[in-house]
Amino acid sequence: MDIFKQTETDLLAIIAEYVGDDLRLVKDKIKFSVPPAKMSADYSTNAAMVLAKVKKQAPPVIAQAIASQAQSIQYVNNIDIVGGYININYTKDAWKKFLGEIILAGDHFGDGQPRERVLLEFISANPTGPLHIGHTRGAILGLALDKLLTKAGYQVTTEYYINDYGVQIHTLLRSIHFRYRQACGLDVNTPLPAGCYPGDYLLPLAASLQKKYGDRYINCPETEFYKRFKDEAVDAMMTLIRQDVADLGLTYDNFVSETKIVESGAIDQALSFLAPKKVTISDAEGQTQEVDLLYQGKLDAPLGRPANEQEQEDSRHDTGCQTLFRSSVFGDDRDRVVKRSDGSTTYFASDIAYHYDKIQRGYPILINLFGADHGGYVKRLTGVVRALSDDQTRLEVQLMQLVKLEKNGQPFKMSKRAGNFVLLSDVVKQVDTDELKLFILSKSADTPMTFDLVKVKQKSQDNPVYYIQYACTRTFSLQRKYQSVFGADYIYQSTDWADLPLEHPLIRQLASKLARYPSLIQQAARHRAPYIVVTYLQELASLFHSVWGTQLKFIDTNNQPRSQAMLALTTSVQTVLVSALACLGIKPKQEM
RNA sequence: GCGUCGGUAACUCAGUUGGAUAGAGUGUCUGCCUUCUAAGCAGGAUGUCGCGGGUUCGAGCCCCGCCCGACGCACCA
Repeated sequence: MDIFKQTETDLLAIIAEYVGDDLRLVKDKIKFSVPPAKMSADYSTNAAMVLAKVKKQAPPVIAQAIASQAQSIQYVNNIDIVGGYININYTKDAWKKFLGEIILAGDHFGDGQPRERVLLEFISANPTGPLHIGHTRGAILGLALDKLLTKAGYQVTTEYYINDYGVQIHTLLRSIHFRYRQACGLDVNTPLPAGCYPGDYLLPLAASLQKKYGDRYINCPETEFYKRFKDEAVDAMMTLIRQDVADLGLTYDNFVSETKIVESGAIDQALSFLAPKKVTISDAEGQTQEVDLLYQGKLDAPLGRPANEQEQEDSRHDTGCQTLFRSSVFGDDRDRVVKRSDGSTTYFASDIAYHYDKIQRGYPILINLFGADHGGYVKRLTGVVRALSDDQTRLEVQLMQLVKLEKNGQPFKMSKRAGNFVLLSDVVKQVDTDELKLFILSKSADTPMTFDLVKVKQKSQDNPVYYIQYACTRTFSLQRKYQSVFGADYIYQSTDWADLPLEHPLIRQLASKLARYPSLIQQAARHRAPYIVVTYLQELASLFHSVWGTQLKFIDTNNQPRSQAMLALTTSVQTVLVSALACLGIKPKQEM
C-alpha cells in the first residue's frame, strides 16, 4: 500500500464530486505533496487554489468544502486549512498500519507496476584494451539505471555493443603483431610504432601467441595477421573489459558484435527499409515538397572550420554518388553519409543496422548512455530510429558530462603517448567500489564532475557514502544491541507498534519520508536519474541520525514494549535504506 | 557561426509537478562522548538563484534576448 497514493485517489474523488465536469480543465494542475516540516502536516494539496478560477470562489471557501467531506475518510485524523492549502494529518493507527506494511513487503516495498521493455546500452568502448577511468561514470550510471528501472517496473535488458569493425581494430592487430615480434626476441629496443596502442595489457596476449606458434608469424603480412588473429584479439580485449565491469558488480545481458551485424547484411536490409520513405521539407519561401529520406548526393565541406588537406583531397576524388540520410529534417546540422562514393559503409550505417535490430527485437524504449563528447551524434541517431520504427520506438540518449581528472588539485591529462593512462582497474584496486559508486551517483549526469586521483583514496567528507552507510550500520547495530539486552533476536510482530511515539515530530517526519519512497522510485526512474535516489537516501539517513541524537532511546532496558516499537521503526528504515542502495548497485554495510 | 549541457551560500551541489520563509554537505563559530559506534547530534552565521525583459494570483523552475563556461561540429569510431 502507498498511503499517499491512497489519499490522492480519495481526495480526487471528493473533488470530482464537488466541481463536476470542470475538473478536467484543471486536473493536471492539482498537486499533492508533503508539506514543509514546520507545517506539521502529513500530506497536502493545492487543489483549492487551482479550483478558485473555475469555481469562482475564494480558495479558503473551497478548501473548507473539500475538507468537510474528507474529514470522514477513515484514516484522516484532522485537516487544517493554511493559506489555500489543504493539509491532512493521518491517524496514528493509519501510520502504524502503513509502517508495518513496509516490513512485510521487505525487498518488494516500492516495486512499480510492470512497465515497458527497455534496452539499455552503455559503455560500448572500443575493444582495443581495458576500460580506463573515463569509462567509470558510464559503467556506474548504467548499472544503477538498470537496477533503478527494474525496481520501477521496467523490464530492462543491458547491452554492450562491440565496435569490432573499423580502423581501430587494425591498429590493435598491428600493435599485437609488434608485441608478438618482441615476444619472439625481435625489435626489442625499437620504440612503439606511431599510432600503436601502448600499455602492458597486450603483452600476455603476445606471449601466449609466441608460446603457441613460436615465430611462425613474425613476418606475416599485416592483412593476413589481421584475418588470422582478429577474433582472438577482440575476445582477449573483451575478456579484459568484462573483468573490469565485473569488478564493479556489473554483468551484461547481451554483447552485440558490430562485425556480425555488418556481415549479416543487416545494413542493406535497414537501408532498403528506409529507401522508399519520403519526408516533407520546406524551403526558404515556405514551399513544401516531398523528398526521399535516403538520397544520392555529395556532402558539403565541414561547417565551422576550413577543410584540412586530407579532406580537400577526399573531396576532389568524390564523384558525388554518396548515399546520404536526410538527418537535417530531424534537427541535425546536416545530412549524413551512410555509403561513401566507393560503396563502403560508414560507422553510422552500422549503427543504423544495429538500431534496426534493436527495434525488431521489440523494445519500445531504447536508452543509450553516451559521453557528452558524443552529443553531436544524438540527433542523427534519434532521427533514424524514428524513421526505422515509423515513430513507434523511442530512442533516448542520456548524455553524461565528462569527468575531469585532477591529481592533488592540479588538472591531469591522460595521454597515451606519455603513458600516464589511468585504468579503471587501477582505481577499483585502490578505492572501495561502493564509495566510488555513491560518489559518482550523487550528482546529476548533467553536472560536470572532478575526480581527484589522490583525494579519492582519502576518506573524504564530501562523499555522502559515510553518512548514508553509517545510518545503515546503526540500524544493524540496534538489532544486535536488542539481542544482547533482551536475550533474543528482534523479530517483527504487528503488535510492536503499540508504543511508537508518533506524536514526536521527528518520528512523524521519518514515517513520512518512508511513505514517499514508492513515488520517489517512479520519479527517479522517469527521469532516468539515480542521483534523485541518493538525495533521498541522504534525507532519510539525516532523519534517522536525528532521531538517534534525541532523548528518544531506541533500546530501553526497562521498557521492552517501547524498544520493540522503536526496533520496528528501525526495521522499516533499514528496509528502505537497503532497497534504495540496491537501486544504485550498492551493498549496505552492517558495520563500519 | 551552429548544436547540446551547465551558471543557486566561501566551496561542491539539491531544488525534474510553477506553490508555503530558496535547502543539504563541506568549511567556519558554539554546545554534546560514564549512556544504542561522535564517520554522529543540536544551534549560530552565510544568497543580486549569471544579466535584462515577458507570461502567471504566484517564477530558481516556463518564454524571448544577452553574458560566461564545458563539450561537439565532414565520410573517424
